[in-house]
Amino acid sequence: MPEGHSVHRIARQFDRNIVGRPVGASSPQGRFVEGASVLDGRTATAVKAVGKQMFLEFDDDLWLRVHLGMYGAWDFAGQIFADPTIASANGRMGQTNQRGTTLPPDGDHAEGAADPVGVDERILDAAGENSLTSIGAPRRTRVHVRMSEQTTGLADEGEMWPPPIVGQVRLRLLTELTCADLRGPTACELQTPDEVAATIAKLGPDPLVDDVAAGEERFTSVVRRKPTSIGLLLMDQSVVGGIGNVYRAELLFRARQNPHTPGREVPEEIVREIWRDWVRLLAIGVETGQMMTMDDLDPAAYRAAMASRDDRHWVYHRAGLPCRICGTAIVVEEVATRKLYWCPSCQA
DNA sequence: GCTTTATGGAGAT
DNA sequence: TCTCCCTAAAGCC
Repeated sequence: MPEGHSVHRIARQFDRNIVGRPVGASSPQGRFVEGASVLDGRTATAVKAVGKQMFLEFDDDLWLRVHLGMYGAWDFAGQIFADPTIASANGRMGQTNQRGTTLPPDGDHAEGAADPVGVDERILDAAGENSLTSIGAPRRTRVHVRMSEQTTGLADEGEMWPPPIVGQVRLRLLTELTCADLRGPTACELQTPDEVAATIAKLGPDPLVDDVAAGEERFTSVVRRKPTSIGLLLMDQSVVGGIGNVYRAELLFRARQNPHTPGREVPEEIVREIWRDWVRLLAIGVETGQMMTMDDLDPAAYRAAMASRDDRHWVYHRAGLPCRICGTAIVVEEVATRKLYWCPSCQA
């Protein structure tokens, strides 16, 4: 379930590995056969991420719009040219676990020490150990999909090309060196430039797309006008792009705001502070590939929190656990079919 | 083995 | 506010 940071990271992967190359397109699952046949053989010319959506441009003003929804994911395999501006080379982007194997070049096997936290986007080697490629300069990393049962014995470590289809692959994009498999998207469709523009026009500001100061004004003026609760507004993609359920909960805790306060009753300075905090958290998320929301915690407490894979936030997914600040039990409630976590004391 | 859950959103009512 | 769609991993017998 990717929030905005993942989508920007995925776009970077496309930029480095797919854009500028002719691609073979197919829909092994069969649900995007027509679209894939239109794309097949064309060259990807540009990629753009806005909020939680990604747009991949092909020859002749043809665009592919992908929204991963709650459990969509891209799997990369083959020769992956890592983004030098982001930490760790990834295979699987989008969901929590990684189904790939990374063979770092020249035996340069950087260990998890490169990343103090344990990871959202984790690379598991064949033995099940965690390994991360190092942060830094562009490099080629070979990634391949773990052999499924049906292919075991047919191929050894990474010899199979193209990689075997595993699971429900809506769309496979294949260049000479790289394979990108799309599973479970909530949206995967072709668009004209006008349609792309219309889709983007409906989205609220994204700090990585729009001017940050202008975004702050837009966000603030909308929030300050609405009777809708701030908790709902932060999840509304027409108000601000890219925030999902995790960042929503964490941003509100960090601002010590009650999620139920109507937007127009949240003090303007607090609204601005929430936007600026989103700008900061998004940048960290894109850089690290993790939803790091406790960057302001002291180092010892931070390390302790990060040691647990499933308990590394202030309030998200911590129902019943003591608030890290005041000890009050974190509550969870169902709001608009999504779970809302907050501290009734700190965010009174 | 079966059930539950998930970082989302569209469309009907 | 409800229902539905998308898929795989985690949780629970």
